[in-house]
Amino acid sequence: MYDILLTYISQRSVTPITAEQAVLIRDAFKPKKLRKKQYLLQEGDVCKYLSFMVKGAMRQYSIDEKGNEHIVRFGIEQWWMADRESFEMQTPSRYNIDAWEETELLQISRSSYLSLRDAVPAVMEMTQELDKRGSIAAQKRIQAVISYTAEERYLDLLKTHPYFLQRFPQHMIASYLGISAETLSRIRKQALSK
Amino acid sequence: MYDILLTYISQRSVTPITAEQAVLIRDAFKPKKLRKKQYLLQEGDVCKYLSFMVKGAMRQYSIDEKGNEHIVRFGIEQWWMADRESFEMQTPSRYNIDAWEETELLQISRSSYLSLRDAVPAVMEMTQELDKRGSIAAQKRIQAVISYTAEERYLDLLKTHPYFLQRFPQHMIASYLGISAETLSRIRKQALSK
DNA sequence: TAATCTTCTTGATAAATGTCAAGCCCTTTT
DNA sequence: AAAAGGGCTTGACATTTATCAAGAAGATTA
Repeated sequence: MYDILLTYISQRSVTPITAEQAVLIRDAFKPKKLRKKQYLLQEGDVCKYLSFMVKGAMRQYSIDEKGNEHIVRFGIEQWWMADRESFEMQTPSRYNIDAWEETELLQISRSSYLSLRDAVPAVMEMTQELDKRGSIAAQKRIQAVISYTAEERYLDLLKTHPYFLQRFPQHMIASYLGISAETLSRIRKQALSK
Repeated sequence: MYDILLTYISQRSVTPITAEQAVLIRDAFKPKKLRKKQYLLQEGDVCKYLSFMVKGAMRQYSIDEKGNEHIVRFGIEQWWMADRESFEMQTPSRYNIDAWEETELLQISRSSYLSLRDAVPAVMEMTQELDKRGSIAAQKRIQAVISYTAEERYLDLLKTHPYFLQRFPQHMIASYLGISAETLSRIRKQALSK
């Protein structure tokens, strides 16, 4: 299962990974399995690990005063899961992260991560690439939310991340889009007749 | 005016800047002034420069089919302006960036930026720090848009970036919040009476 | 100074979306 | 097999927000 991670890193960096570095990487990451509905992180906890998803499906969400869940992010195979802010600053998280499907992870602690980044240039490069992509993607999503109607946002998600729609229930997709489950149901019905 | 930039970089990095490196930085950035309403970037253009704001106020926005502006980001002194995606990938931008106040910038081209980053560790560190903060901030804003009402988002902006409200007209603030100018006007009226 | 433009506000109305409640279907649990 | 729960849909209704139109106050331009 480490092969997936190694491949992932080398595909996202310029500097090749040496055999010695590969060992360092293997040693730094520990495997972890999560059952359905099991938490990776709960609100109030400090996010101690950065987790690479080998298999499964997860979601990151907050809960408001009324008890409603608001999904901020989905994750599936080959995505990283963590509350970035909590992980970087070591502050309590305002989010929950849990497994929607049986999930297999490779986890690294913050301190190991910092040393690994210094020891392996490819890891550093990958990280930067991820941050860059992350902020670009977030920017796009912000633009979508302030500019588009619920229907347009749904159609866009259908185009850009169709696998989300197949793996997560509709009420979660609705939450991710920032609309109610009923509204999404009606939008889908309407979109069919077009 | 370069002092502001040098101070900015050293405050956001660990490695100190040597005298030689300071010269490299000065040489890499060229000053540029923009009048009110002047474009830094227009939709369809490739974003050629990364611009550090020494003075002034700018906005980044898209325009939809109906001709409505949607403000994605504001910038004032000591902020960086650029369409990250267009700058990184050298693809045509979907955004406009223009000056709302008289603005003074320090600009660096992509190629100079890449070499400077390699030559000056502090610049590299600053960049990473910015990306990290950028994606954390964007994440928060996404959460706000999907979880909060228009009024809550306004009050949050009032708390976190009060200077925006003083320097940009309300209809732009409304656009940034993803609501109409009329709605913002009504929200403000209501908030006063509380 | 007069004319024009921009910003902000307000009212009336329309459209979008949320909320609540009920029911159906399917899966899981007992 | 029965019971329970989750997911999805639908209807009725409430709330939020957008849209259109008009006007006042101030700034900018001719």
